Amino acid sequence: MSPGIYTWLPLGLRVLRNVERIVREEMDAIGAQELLFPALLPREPYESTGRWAEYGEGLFRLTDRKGSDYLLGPTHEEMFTLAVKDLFGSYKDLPLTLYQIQTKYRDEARPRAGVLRGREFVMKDSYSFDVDGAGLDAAYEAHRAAYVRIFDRLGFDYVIVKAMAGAMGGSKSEEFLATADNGEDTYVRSTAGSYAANVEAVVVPQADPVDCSAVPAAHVEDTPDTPTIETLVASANANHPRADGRPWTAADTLKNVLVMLVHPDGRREPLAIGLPGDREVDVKRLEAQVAPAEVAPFDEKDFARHTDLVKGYIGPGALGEKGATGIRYLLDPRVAVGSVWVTGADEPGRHVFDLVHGRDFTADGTIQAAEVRDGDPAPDGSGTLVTARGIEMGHIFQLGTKYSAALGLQVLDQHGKLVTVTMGSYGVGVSRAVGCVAEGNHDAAGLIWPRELSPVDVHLVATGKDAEVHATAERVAADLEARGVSVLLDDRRQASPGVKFKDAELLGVPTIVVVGKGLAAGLIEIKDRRTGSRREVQVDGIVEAVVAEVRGA
RNA sequence: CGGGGCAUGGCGCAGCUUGGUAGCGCGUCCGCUUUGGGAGCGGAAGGUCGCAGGUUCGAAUCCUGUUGCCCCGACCA
Repeated sequence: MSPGIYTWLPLGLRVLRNVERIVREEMDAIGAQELLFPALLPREPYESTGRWAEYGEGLFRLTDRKGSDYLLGPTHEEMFTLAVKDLFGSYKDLPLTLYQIQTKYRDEARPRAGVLRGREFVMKDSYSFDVDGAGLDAAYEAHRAAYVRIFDRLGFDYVIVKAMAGAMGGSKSEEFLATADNGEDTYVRSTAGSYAANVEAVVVPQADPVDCSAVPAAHVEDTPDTPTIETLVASANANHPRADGRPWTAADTLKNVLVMLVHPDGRREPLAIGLPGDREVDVKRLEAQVAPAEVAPFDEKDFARHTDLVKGYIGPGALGEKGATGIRYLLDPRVAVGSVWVTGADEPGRHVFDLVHGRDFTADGTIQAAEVRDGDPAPDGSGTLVTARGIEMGHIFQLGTKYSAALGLQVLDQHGKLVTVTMGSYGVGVSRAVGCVAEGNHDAAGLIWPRELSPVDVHLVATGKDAEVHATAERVAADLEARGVSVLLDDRRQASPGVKFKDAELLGVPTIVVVGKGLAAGLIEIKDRRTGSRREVQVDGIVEAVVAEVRGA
């Protein structure tokens, strides 16, 4: 209807309901209780937790006739927290897990890929409430197991990866990604197989200190017209060859990248990141580190404001909270104490050589902002990393006390003391799952729904115009319905058999039953959409055969 | 918000360079035939060429502005 806003037509809606049913069954199975909040919410709770501002432009905001602010809920941590605060007061009421399957609203900067990424979408969100970390761990593990069952039943390939808690706040977090080459998320896994993480969550270990006692004192050299790493390396090799005869490479240079952090309150803070010259800053990784601040480019106007910064020749000398500019300076963890670098001298056309980290300069800390590449060592030592793409289908978080503390959710413990409840937050993209399952289950002829999700159990095709054929088809359909098997009956008289067969394949119902030519010999055909295999069954045995097919698969 | 592209019967497109009475495929409607792998023949309906200005005797075509949509990047289930 409009970007990111879609209408569910009858068959698709039935699939959506099937996904909801599976999610409900598995949530109920871990003892979660379903409820339903409004999507239209007042501003105040979101103000209390700071998310009215943090969510920024991603939030649909509206104003009522009296001028009060409202929002369309993007996620409901606040509402669940307040509901529990209202209803419970004792540790005896916990542990507790609540969930809802509800329409969410986010004003996405770029909705795309149809229902995979809408501005209005259906999500299952659940929240666990516990008195201590052990309880939270148990609730988290229960959800993790339930999600494994849900995604197994939905029938697509997925991986579970470590994730950043991001704007939700909190600590431990994992994502369930449907593997897809055109996915929006990049994740990495180790070749040995024991490590998988969203690129944002990859933690590069701090490099061990190296011995620098033999390194000569730092010295500044002329390197005219070398504002980029590439030109610097070329110039250094031509005019300042290394003592050991090995050529300079980009990895020998220390690149200092400036960005502007934009905080939720609008405050702008410059930040400098030092990293090996052969790596780029990954903005996604950086933003995950600095959330809820956003990252903006450091533009010409910003340079004009900081005249101490010489574009293209920025070095550690000018940076750091104690440096000339006072700009916070964070290093990539690959930059070891004692390592030797070529870097900017803060003068046009000049660079510093033999600059040693820890001897000649220090930084204000480290940051996980450099890009992750194929072939990088896995953080846990299990081989090297390879990158792949996926679509985020589920996300589980240990929130801790971010929301309970902000909104004052406390209960009395065994000793009669108030303790702040610790929370977990768990989401499944329900409408997204429909698109994702369709994406993963089709062939050249059309869709192939997994049996549990199929809009109906059986697609019954009556071919031709023969009255006996249609009468039989209708009777079989009625008998199947009476046995609890849902049927889509194609009784179009004017369409040729070929058209009906193609349509049946396009719709993708897993079992196709054809009443037609064979009826003269007392036979009805059963086709399996996925394998294409077909068999003929006597008319009087057709109902049993189809029921067995539908139930048995 | 940055970059690119497209707006022409219901759908998909051509026409635009070089202004001259808008065309093709599919679909739709009517009739007859056809019916196990997207039928055939005959007939018919249907378009302010996204919108607003401008140039011109004349604009789908050239110019200016504007809006909408699609795709690629930074955000998220």
